[in-house]
Amino acid sequence: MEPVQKLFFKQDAVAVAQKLLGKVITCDGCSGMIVETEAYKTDPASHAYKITPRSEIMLKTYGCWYIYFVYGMYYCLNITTNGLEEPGAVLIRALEPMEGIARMKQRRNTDDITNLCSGPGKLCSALAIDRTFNGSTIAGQMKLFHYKDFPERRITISTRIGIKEKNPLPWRFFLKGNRFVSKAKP
DNA sequence: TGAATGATCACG
DNA sequence: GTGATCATTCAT
Repeated sequence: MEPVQKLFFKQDAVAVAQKLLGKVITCDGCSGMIVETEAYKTDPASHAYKITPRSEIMLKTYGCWYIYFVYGMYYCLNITTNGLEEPGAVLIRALEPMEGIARMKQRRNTDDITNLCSGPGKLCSALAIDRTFNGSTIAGQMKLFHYKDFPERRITISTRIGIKEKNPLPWRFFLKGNRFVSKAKP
């Protein structure tokens, strides 16, 4: 598998979100194919709507892992995009597990492989991703590779999950019919 | 439907 | 300092 180049992320977050489907993340001996993403730019629901110490990485970098702690118990994994052009990031919402499944099952305390990485908090737990990776590049310990390319007809576009926005943006992308995608609320 | 659980941020 | 909020998950 070919590593994804950092320059790939110097473009619009929405475009990156769609193109990330089918790429593979490797970390700590485990790997999985990205099957669900969401884009965040400078819209009101984005951390980059107002730049703070936490979100500054979205303004200053691209091609870097952005990991934050939510709800007192979970981590979310993002990759920064575009940098100074327009701050943005793509949230990785679900993976199709590939390697290291036994370890993921252990960390997630389940035998159901569709329950290992089918949510942003779940996949961080499965791959042992925490704040120590925040700010590192995609060429560091946690890496990103080209694997498959999916045509538009294999992709579903919907609004983002778990955030409240007045005018919901169609910035969520997932593989049509894939069983490892997170369960969307109705 | 609501509890768990703590970092982050706005306010002053 | 204090209080509200939170890009979630799980059990009830």
